[in-house]
Amino acid sequence: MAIYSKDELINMVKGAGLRVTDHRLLVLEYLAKVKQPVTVYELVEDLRKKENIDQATVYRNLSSLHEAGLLRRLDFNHGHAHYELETGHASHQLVCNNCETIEKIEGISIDDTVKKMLKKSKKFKHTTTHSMEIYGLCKTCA
Amino acid sequence: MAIYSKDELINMVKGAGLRVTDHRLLVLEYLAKVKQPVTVYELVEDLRKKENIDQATVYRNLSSLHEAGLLRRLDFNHGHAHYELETGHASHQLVCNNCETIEKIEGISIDDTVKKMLKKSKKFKHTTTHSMEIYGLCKTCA
DNA sequence: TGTTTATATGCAAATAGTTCGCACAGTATT
DNA sequence: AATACTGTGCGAACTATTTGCATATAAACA
Repeated sequence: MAIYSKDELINMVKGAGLRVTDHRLLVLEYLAKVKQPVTVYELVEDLRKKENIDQATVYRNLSSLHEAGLLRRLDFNHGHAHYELETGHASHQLVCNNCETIEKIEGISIDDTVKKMLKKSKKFKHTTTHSMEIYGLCKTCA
Repeated sequence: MAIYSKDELINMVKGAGLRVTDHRLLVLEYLAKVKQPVTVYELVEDLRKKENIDQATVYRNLSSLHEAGLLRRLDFNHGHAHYELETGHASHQLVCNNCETIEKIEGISIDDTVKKMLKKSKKFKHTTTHSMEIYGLCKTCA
């Protein structure tokens, strides 16, 4: 079900030079299962149903994993960050300007567009990974 | 220099059903001049050099103008919002994952990509305007 | 033009998301 | 098993943003 097995996740953490702790794995496993960008709030609430884990710990793990390149951090102008597993593929989503609806769209490549942008850029030479957020109004709000 | 004249801005405010106030125009004029996404902090600091305007007023005007569709609100994962004038054209920028560098890239169209995304979407039928943020590391941080 | 009504503003206080300091616990290294 | 360094919980701090309330101003109307 999840994109990665527990062993794979452990190796990813080790490979990133981070310690393997229960809490860190909980966060990673959760994100490997949901496959969607989730808010820190959702993450904390859900993890707390089963395990005893502090908010600060979740935040710190999200930061360390993000810095290590294992997570992607997304912001949809909703006032709180979203995180998802860094898969190597770009992440593209439609975001509602009115409510908090987001929809992740798979199977779209904008590599050519990114190349064009880099060609025009003065401050950037390459991009690591990329994500694209397209804003509009969802069917309910339209 | 600015994209719109003062009169044009006034008409835009009226057309949006909002009252024309000095403070509201100050905010709009500022954004019409800079042509780049700016933080609320920069806006407040700069406006205060010449006029007496409260932070809360700036926030409230940014909100009302954004709701009216005259402004675009952008977030680059830096913990504070950026605003720019809504031009009708899409806004695309490269964003550094490490520092606060952003670079607006002009002359790129992703209309076809957006169409493709909408075709795959279940929750969205159309998008109003769109913006794209591509994350990477700027030359300095790379 | 003067009056009325709804919206804007300033100020201070509240809120929300996130970060930090510190003491303690757990992981990895030798 | 001993050591050193990193992670964790708790509470407090911080930063961006929002809100309540009294006053001021803009637009609508007489």
